[in-house]
Amino acid sequence: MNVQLVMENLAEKKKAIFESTLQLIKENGFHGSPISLVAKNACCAAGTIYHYFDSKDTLIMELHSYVKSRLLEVLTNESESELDFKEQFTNRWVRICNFYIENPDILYFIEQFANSPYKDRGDINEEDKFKETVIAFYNRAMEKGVIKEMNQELIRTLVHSSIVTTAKMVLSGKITVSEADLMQMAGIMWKGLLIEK
Amino acid sequence: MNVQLVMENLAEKKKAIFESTLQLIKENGFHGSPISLVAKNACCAAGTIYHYFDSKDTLIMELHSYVKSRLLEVLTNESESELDFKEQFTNRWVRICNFYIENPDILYFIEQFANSPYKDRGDINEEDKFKETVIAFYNRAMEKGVIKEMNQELIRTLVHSSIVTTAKMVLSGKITVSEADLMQMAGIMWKGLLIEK
Amino acid sequence: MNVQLVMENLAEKKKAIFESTLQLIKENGFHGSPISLVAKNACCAAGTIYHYFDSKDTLIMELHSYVKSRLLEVLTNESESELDFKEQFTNRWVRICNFYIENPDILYFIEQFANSPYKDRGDINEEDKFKETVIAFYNRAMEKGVIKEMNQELIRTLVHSSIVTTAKMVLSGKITVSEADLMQMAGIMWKGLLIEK
Amino acid sequence: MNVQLVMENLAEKKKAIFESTLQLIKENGFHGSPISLVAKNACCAAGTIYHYFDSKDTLIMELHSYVKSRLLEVLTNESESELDFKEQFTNRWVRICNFYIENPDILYFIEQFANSPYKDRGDINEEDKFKETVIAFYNRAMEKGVIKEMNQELIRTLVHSSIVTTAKMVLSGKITVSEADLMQMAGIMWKGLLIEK
DNA sequence: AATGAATGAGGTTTCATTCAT
DNA sequence: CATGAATGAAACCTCATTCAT
Repeated sequence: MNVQLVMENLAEKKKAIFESTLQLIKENGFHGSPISLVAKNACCAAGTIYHYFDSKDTLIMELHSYVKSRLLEVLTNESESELDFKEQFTNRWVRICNFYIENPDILYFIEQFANSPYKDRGDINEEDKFKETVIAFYNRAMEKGVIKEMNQELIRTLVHSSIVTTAKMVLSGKITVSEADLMQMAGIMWKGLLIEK
Repeated sequence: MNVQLVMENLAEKKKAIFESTLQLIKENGFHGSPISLVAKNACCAAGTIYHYFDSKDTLIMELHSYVKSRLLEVLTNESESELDFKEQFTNRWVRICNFYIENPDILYFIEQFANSPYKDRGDINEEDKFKETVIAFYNRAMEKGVIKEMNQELIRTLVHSSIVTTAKMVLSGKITVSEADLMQMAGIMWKGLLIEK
Repeated sequence: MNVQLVMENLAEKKKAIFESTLQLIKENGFHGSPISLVAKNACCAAGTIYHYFDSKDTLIMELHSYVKSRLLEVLTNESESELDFKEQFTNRWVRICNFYIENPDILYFIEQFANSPYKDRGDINEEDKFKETVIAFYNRAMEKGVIKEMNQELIRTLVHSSIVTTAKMVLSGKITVSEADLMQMAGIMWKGLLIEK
Repeated sequence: MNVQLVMENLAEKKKAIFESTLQLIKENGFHGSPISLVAKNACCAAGTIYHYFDSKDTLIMELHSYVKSRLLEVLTNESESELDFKEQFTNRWVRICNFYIENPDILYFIEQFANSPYKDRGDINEEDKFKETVIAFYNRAMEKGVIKEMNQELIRTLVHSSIVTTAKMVLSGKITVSEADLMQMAGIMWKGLLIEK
């Protein structure tokens, strides 16, 4: 077996553990997701998890990074770099929202993580490409005078809330939305950010 | 000691346990809030807590009801029943936001609770006066043709997100707001709900 | 309230506690009979029980004495002192058996007590009139050459087993017995004790 | 280590826990046998016990099955299948009695178990080979017209009582018995079951 | 690398007992 | 006398983690 394959298998195993964890956390929360269950759900032994992660905390933190990297993939789309701000914003809003709808495990993990003491335990210097990418977008839009001067964190959180709320509504079956509906919702959010003229 | 006083003392103890729990959950999350700590923090023995609550779960659920009832007090304000929709909305938005800013324990508890398996464990038939009051308001506004026809849950969640996000920003020190700023934010949210003419 | 009445009330309370304890022990065993439940079942406060008994152990030991004294009452019957051994034996056997059938709580308490560490905790010098009465009977019968010379303890236990077993069968509904059947069973036991000629 | 050995070690551990439990229950009753003591006595950690048993109740119930299976071994003796009823009965009575005398832990456990709420907690459909074997014997004897038609449960309990009582007497030192004495006692019991001619 | 039995600290909960009222 | 809130030791049980295989 060559190095490449080993690496892939390793990645496979890690991914299985990640998916197992996501699923359990969605269903039972951090509380109800002991390593023993994570292991069983990932078809491996508890000890195996400690080959890949130093501790349960490490597992959670790395899972968070993994989830963020997947979100970054969804966010990024080279082909659209030439679009105007509104179209980029709308496309991104819809893509992330659809991603959450298709990956509810990730949505609930992100939400639980953000409201847990884990969120403050991360390496303070750890870069967050997702966050940086979003901030860069708003910075450019502000510099160009397209959107209001507002606190970055505030905008990001409000916009993200709108995505999360929409995805949760869809997942709970309380509303059904077409692609056009999502575009429209994104449009409303964008309008809120625009400089009023 | 008469009955009234006994009742008050009883309430006092329960309240002390509630406050202790809120504080610990804010600091350490559900995880990091064992009964032993809750007890020490409330200046009582662990066993005492089981005098008032059947289990830790019950404590959390009753704490949630307690918090909701305090929020309801903040929401309700008889004197303003004659104001127009916008003023009522704005006043309520600001009052709740200020309440969260002054009671961060409650803010963080509400958020953690909403993103935990606890939220689905409540009595399905338990009434939620807070929710009902808010829904009644939007219903009236829709009937009068003041705001758009939208899914109730969606509006409520989005508006609540905006309050929570703002309060968190203030608490984290990332922004400082005057009363006027809050009024303005509430105004922006209201504008988003209006029927466009 | 005169002294007599006070004494009676005191006795009443103690008796209520005894009955409550018997009932709970029958249903849940020693395990499942905490003082709090005993109190509730006896319509008094937990603290009250400690006015009458030094400790839970004391309660159990005194309950045992109480039960033994009630058994003694059943055993003793002055009017029959002139009967022959067989008739006395048979009458007593049947009376005790009927008593157990009518007081299952007591039957199960006696049985559980006898198979618990409590049985060795009693005051070693405490007299047991019930036991003494039974032994006296067998002694007289042996002296008269009516029954075999056997270990007292052995006879007593075997005869008591036969009573308990019969009562349990009746209580479980596995058999139904007439008074005559009981007389017959007692007769069989007596035959086993007789000197074979 | 091969599978066979692993299985044996597993059995070893479970057996050690069983023996530890039996010993403690004999000395202190169910009450005085907390898991912590059972563990210490079995030279393992408390947690280990929960590796093998779901709960303390499960441990007790499985211990009961284990004890019953050991009794079944003692009861069963292929070589004697050709003996007549009386000899089979006598041999079995003596074997079980000797087993209790040599294994007082088991005797006291059986007795305490039978007089505890545990006895009603077992799986209702769980087979009890010991019981079945005994019943089969009495059935055959009844069919052949050797012993009286009596309630099965009644016979079984009375005979078992006689064994238990005898074993307890011996263990308490109140009587000493030779093998011949035991044979004689068994014979007396058998005589009681015979159809009188 | 993978396993899963074993550990034991620590969590939730129970309950005999006390004591101020 | 009676109460029942309060106590805290100790029970049961969980689970992150280790380690021999």
